[in-house]
Amino acid sequence: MIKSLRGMNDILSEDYKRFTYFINTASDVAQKYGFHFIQTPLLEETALFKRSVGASSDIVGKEMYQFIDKGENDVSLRPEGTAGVVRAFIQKKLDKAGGIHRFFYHGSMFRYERPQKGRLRQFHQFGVESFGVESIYEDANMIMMVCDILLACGIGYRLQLNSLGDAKCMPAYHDNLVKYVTKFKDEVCKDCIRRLDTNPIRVLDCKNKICQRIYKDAPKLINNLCQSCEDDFSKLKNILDSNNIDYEIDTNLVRGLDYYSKTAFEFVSDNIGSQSAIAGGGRYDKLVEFLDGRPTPAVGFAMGIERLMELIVMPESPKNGYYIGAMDENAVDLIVQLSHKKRKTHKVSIDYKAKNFKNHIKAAEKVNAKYFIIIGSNEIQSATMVIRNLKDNTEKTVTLKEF
RNA sequence: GUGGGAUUAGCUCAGUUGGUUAGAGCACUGGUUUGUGGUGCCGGGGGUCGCGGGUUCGAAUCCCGUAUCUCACCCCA
Repeated sequence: MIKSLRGMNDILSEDYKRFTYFINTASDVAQKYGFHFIQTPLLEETALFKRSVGASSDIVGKEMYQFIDKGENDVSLRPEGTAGVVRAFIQKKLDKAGGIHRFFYHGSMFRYERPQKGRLRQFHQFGVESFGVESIYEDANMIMMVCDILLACGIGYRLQLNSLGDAKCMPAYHDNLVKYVTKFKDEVCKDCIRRLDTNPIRVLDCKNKICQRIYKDAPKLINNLCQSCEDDFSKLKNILDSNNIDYEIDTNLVRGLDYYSKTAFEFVSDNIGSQSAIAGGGRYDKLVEFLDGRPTPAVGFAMGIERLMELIVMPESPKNGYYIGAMDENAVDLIVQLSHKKRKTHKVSIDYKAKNFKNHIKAAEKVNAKYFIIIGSNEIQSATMVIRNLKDNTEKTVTLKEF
């Protein structure tokens, strides 16, 4: 038997219902915030991801589905959504057009990782990107949007917040931290030594107990912000406070992608295992110019749909449509005709086999039909039928022609 | 990429120290007076015990390999 590739799942039945329910709910919220749908290709030049996500990140370093196509182009399946949207933004010259551009997207992402619960090789994200707004209010707007989406889906969460600083304060802090950790390089773990090269800030949330003791006294980024970052961060907290949004400051919160600066946030759930981040995002003011666009402030987030799936509280699906059953064989042709006519406007379930009343009722309950009709010799003779409303148990008689 | 645990019917799981024809619940399907309400009752189909080797008179059971899932690490949505 040929099976799907490792970490690549089929989505059907109940899962598909939840999946589309989430996309519809999130899209609806995004539109209320004034965002517009954008679709970008699944395949892009590898260079796009190397330059945006950052060559140092694991995603680009070892997790991309990368290959040379028949035209000798170095291409990769997208591992995340922001890079493609920024590329499209620049390619359509919206950076030069000026003004504010707000987009949302959803679709498949690909990372060649070891699968586990909440971590797949092909997975789906819903994301939002806002271009041209420097104001910290837009950062708050992003967070409020995630809250609204999660609320609409009945999902509980904790919000973690940090500031990563900008080009003014981040490099200096970066150096300080490296110097501090280097002093203890004989005591910290192997992973942390490696992180010093790749992403030093990551050492701060190392799970190793010895490392944690050392880092307790390490310099904190949040205490080393420049004035404008500091101002924005406290303003952001004020905005969230006044909108009744709870958050925790997590000075160890680091985004894995190189393009983030200033605001970083992550929504986590305690109910889905170790892959607990259900949404993450932040500001990336430098990315547009890194990708050869005109400098444009930007902020965005992405949500991992598979991680949200089991948390979504679905509304009860109401009884819907008709069930038409045949009591004897020679009524089958008639119910096929009736269903063909009615399906122009309604959902209709039928069975091609004649059954007794009880079995038809069972079948009607199973497909969650609202109306129930039985056709047998009586109906054919009288050219009328009884439509029973299974919800409120009322009946009415109509002629076959009227139906 | 590293280390642990798991894999038996469509699903959730039993299966004793290796020993007849591998079970249950749910689901599916048929019947239960072919005309008014689901829960009842009686049947039925469905398994190369993940896959491939090995040990043994005999393997779902023990050993090795492999695939997938899962947990932790790593990383991230």
